[in-house]
Amino acid sequence: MRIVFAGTPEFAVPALQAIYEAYGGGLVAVVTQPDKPQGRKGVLTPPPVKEEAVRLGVPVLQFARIRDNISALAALHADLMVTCAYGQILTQDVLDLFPMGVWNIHASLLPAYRGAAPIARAIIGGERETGVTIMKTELGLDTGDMLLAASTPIYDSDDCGTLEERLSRIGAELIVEALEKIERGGAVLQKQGEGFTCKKVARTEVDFSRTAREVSCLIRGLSPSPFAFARAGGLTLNFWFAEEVECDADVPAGTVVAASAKEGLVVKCGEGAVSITELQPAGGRRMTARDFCNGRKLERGARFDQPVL
RNA sequence: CGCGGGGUAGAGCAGCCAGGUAGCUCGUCGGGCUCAUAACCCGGAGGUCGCAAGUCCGAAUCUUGCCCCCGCAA
Repeated sequence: MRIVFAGTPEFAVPALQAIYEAYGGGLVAVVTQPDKPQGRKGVLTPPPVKEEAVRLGVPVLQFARIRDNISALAALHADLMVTCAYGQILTQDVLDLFPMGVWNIHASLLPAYRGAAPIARAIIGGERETGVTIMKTELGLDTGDMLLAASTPIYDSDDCGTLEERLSRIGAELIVEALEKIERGGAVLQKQGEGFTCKKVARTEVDFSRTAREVSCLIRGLSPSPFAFARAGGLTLNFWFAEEVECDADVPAGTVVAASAKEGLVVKCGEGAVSITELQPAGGRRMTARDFCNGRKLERGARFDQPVL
């Protein structure tokens, strides 16, 4: 079986490795997004999947638009393609190139959280469980028939980074299992029910008038990027992690009810409060609440600005 | 030339504008209090102030060059 793997970010790397391990030379090419300028310096940086493919010695193809490169793909004479956070919409022309189909690894329990940023969205949505689904790719966005799925709990100790890492490993195991079924010909597909599509996430200012859980989920869902942030005392803070805590203080939401090395940084919410355990001031490095409070940039009683909605 | 913040004990910061004894919170070490403690009290150690040159009687502080870190935006 000749396989093409299409993926781009870190999330897709374990799947690439797993397929390589299982099929070796059967993995005939890796398609990934072009190198892009990164950071302040604008340094041209290859996507993680490219780096791994190069390391494995698998040929890499980088198309500005995959739909404009049908002949290059056809020349691979592949039987099947696996996609995993590739980052480009496939056209029917592309799908038709693979007799054994195009299969997608999606980081949610479909039909929930179709589309972009399913991991972050699941956390922000307060879900207690999510997972990975292997589905047949069709033209609709993540609407294809499902082959396999596996779930995992979302813990209060999870942020988007930890959950993504766990899901990527689950996805890697699942795709190998799926490929075995497909190869054997015993693949039984299941139609998706009524679901919903989520949008990609953006840097978001925290509205502390929401409940402590909503605030905590927002912060964790947007960490380690693009972050939930808030402003107070002329500072802009990116929040890396927060947990819900009890709070009976009768103060307005957004008020700092504790800011000390021993108590941490606690902010009153519409209901309850959150303890910001890790954060990053603009211009500074990521630090613990303890370190931040030692610098005394915020005192108890300070107030976070209300986001302009 | 995209905009901006920063580099001062192990950590996080103040001091710089108006040059003149190195400060704060925490950690750490030692002692004390206590049934006990991450609590409290007392005491100590620990810093070429990013690097280099310049101005000056004197530079963390002013001038110039360089290195490094980071936020926003792309």
